[in-house]
Amino acid sequence: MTQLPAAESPYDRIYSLVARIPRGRIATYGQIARLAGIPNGARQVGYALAALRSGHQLPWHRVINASGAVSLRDAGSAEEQRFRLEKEGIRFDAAGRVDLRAYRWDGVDTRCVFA
DNA sequence: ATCCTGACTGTTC
DNA sequence: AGAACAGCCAGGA
Repeated sequence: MTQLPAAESPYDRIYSLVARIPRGRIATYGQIARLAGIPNGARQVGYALAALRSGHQLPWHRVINASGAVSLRDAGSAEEQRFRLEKEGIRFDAAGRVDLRAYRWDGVDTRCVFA
């Protein structure tokens, strides 16, 4: 095999990164994509998360869009995401957005234990 | 292979 | 600050 056989698929890298987001912190789709080596793959991150099956242990709720708001289409899921974040101490403003400056994950402190 | 859709984003108005 | 646009990449039909 001449080409480097991707030890991990882009999706796996995305999932690994999401799993590393510390509790009480958040990351944007574009941020995860960039860390995963996909410069303009923000949508792919969303796509990857949308492909998640029930029963996984990924803190998917810690991923939001660049505006600091929840991007889920489904109202119910969006509500759940917000609820989970608030439970971790994330504050939402009247417009339903969070302060990215305050909660954005550095991408460096890769210590994270689920739940 | 082509077209459409989508948990996105940066730029411009 | 909010809305419109175009660019992006992957799947499924």
